Amino acid sequence: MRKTGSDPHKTRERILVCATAQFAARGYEGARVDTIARRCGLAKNMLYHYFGSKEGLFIATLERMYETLRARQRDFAVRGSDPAEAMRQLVAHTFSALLEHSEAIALLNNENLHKGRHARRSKRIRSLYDPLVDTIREVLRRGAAQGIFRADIDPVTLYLSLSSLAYHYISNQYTLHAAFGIDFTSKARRKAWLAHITEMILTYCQSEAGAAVRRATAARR
Amino acid sequence: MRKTGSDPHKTRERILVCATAQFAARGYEGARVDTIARRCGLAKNMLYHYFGSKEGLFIATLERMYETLRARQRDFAVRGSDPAEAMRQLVAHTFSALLEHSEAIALLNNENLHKGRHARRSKRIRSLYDPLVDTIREVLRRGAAQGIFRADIDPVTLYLSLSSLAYHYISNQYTLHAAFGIDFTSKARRKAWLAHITEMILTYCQSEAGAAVRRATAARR
DNA sequence: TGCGCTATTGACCAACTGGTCAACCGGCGA
DNA sequence: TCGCCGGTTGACCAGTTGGTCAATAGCGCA
Repeated sequence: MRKTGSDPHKTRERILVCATAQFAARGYEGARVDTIARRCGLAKNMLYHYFGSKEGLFIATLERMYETLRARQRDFAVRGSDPAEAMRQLVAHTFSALLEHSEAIALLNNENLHKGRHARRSKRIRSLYDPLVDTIREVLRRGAAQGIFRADIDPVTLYLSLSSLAYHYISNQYTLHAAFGIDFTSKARRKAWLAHITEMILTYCQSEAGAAVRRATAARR
Repeated sequence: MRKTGSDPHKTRERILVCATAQFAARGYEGARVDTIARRCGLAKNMLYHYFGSKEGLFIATLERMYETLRARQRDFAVRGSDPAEAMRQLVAHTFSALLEHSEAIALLNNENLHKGRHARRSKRIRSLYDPLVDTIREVLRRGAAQGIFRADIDPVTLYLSLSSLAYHYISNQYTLHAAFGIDFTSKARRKAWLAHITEMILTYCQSEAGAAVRRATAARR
């Protein structure tokens, strides 16, 4: 330590926390480097000292977010061996993780606006999802073995379905509020939505393979 | 017309088109007024003449987008009286509408980043969704009457499920690409996803009311 | 004919933005 | 003891940004 009470690691950390808040609240273009510096009580130069540029800081923020989510997922272990219960836990876990880390949603949306320019560079991202998909694959396998799940479900497709249903509810809550006049932040609403998407996912997993398609084809005639 | 070849209405229209492209590509904060002006070959003052401010232009852009989507929906009429087929058409129509108007997704995400600050003011938005929900309600009613759909489905909830599944695939394609290495723009992928979400929605509509829940509860014991 | 109204423009501005420079400060190894 | 080196800072800058002013140019009404 150079100056009394100074701690490089803590300083870096503080910058990252403030930057996450700013980038999530205002987007990459909307966030101001000066504002971030002021918020964490440091001279602007510190941000450049540690991260090189605004873009460098943004990328560091993104990677930190991915790590946070990954840590959150590591906490999750499917307890018991009942596949339906495991699937239910998985949906609940995904939903509450996104709910608790809404800043991640903001950052992800921002990345998609810029066509994933920054995310493409980072190799950590892929390793974030792999264990989750493995977990899903395993749960699906057990369910199929027990004869309660259909056997032809692709784990990535199921993950996409599940995260779509959880993510969109949170991500688009403001425009949906404007459209339907519904308060999506209320506890009752959230609980109801979680119950609904859980039922949807389970119903799909437990349906006969191709049953709906066959019925649909029959109905078309 | 004042100057030869000048047409106020066309000018306004041209500004709106360029502004939509810019705001969708770079977000509200990222879009530059000068750039929009240059793109449509006008002096910057014209934007202020017609829309007052950057924010005014953005709001006009948003409302135009809502109108475009509404017009797109008006085109959609459920043909025939088979509820399953109608539902299938509804899913396909929603998916392709979002696919064809990806600029709407960008604008909506931007609005949600800003907590719906602009959308809240506009009263046109609500009227956009109402007819669609009415259509869904009617399809669900017919399906229930024919005994092929469960009778306890809330039309708004179903719409949210359906749009989540369609929207997220498009909205998050870049970060998902970074995560899974999958090309979400390929025709085959899109077709497969549409088939998948159609099956999910139909399976849900055709499932016994509460069946999955009952099975789940039983499994928990 | 001439006047007002509106579409349209070039020039301009104050505030701000990301980024840089040179210097200071103080613990630590020689 | 002393000089090095990394954390830290205030002052500063050039380019950009949203926004404004005053002026021009024609059309249509009186």
